Amino acid sequence: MLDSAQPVAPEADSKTPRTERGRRTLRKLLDAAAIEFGERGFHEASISAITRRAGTALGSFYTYFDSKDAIFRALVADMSAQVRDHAGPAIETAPGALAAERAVLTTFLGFARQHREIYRIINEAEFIDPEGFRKHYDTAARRIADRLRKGAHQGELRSDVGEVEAWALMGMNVFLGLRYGIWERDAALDAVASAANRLLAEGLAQPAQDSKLKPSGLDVIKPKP
Amino acid sequence: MLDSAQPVAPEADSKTPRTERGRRTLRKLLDAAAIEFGERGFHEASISAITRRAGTALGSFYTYFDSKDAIFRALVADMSAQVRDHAGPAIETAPGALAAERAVLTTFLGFARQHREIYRIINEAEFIDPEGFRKHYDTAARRIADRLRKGAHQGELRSDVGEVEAWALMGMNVFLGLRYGIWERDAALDAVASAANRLLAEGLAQPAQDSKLKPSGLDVIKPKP
DNA sequence: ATGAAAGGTGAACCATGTTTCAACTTTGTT
DNA sequence: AACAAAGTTGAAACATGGTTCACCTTTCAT
Repeated sequence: MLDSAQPVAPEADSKTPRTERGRRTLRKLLDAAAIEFGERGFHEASISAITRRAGTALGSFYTYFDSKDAIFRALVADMSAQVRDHAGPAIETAPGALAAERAVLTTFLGFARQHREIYRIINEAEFIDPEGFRKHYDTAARRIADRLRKGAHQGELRSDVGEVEAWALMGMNVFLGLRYGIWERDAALDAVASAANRLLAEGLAQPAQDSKLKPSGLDVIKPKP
Repeated sequence: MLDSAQPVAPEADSKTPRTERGRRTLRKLLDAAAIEFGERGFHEASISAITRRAGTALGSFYTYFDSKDAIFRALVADMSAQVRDHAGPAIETAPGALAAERAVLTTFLGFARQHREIYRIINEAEFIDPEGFRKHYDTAARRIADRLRKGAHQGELRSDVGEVEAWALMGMNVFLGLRYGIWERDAALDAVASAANRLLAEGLAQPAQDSKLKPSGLDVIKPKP
């Protein structure tokens, strides 16, 4: 279930609840929708199932949302904000740029395990709410790029980091989240985060080592005994 | 439009066409479906729109597919195979592991530009055809991991590359494809591939450089003049 | 040339689930 | 206490589009 935060985008309109009871019902609908959409996907999900989960009548739904699409859009904004906010604290306390990215990945993997819905909802937003989908990734990438540039400024990272690196890093995180957060829920997150962070720091190349002289022995081809 | 390859999974069953005419109609349906699903998404797409595009009657659809789901599944397998096959040649001719990954990314970006449908179809497969979705990414990751391990064996890459690195790399490619293949179709692919490949090779860290002695001048904080 | 199998056709059937609505209850303000 | 505004209710109207089916046309082996 979602942490019971304030519903996103509280600008006054005819659908915005005016009373406490109204706000509670709206939150119940949003939470129920997150579960329903997460479990069945947008089209398999039905509004009556959402209201059933929320414990309200079918008709009440239309007090708060104009349509099935509308609640889905609201949900995308809601979840997107939650991911963003979740990473915040970890970043603050990290001692450097690479450490910060490690912290982001670790908390994100944890978050994915708690909220399996997030992947399906963001993913499906491509079809139901293209604006929201694009915005979600655009802003996430921008935040990453800003962090990277800051790290460059402080001399920890290469000075030419930019948008490409930010998108690459984001893709990496998203796919590791899918693989080790959603699919294999009991993998050791720290090992994953370490490997990913090392890739980020050093890349994958075998460090130059006067290659012909000391073959280092361990995993490289060894002559038969 | 899809290159007119043989439809995937030709195992004989009551739906497999027996004549040339039948095979042509099947291919027309598959191609039309790729466009229709790519443009409108699974649920907005309608079978009658597919048959209209294909230039056949509604009823003919059911000569070849049991349901809307079935053609979608067939399409996922079809597209998945196309991406795989597309990368092949580039890999062969590449002079090393890192060069191979660069080639894969470059061809993939090009492929994404040609076949914008691919993202939407694979993405939506999560809902319509979870098996196919998972299989697509699992096998793609396995192929990457194999390539990386081969590179390690030959001494070009670190000897501890494994599944995590493969998934990270895959995520990177997928997201760069989304950003620079689908969204911004006129970005310079070579610049993107170079940046990504450098990240892969060296990582993002500022190379150690006796830091206190020579601040290298360029982008690092400079004292006011 | 001919018949049986394969393929083609589209109107109609049908299931599903969104949306509307008019009557009813609760809340909050004076 | 009393009224208006806000919220609740669920049955029924309604739209959509997947699937079926009985009949027609083409293909191809003999």
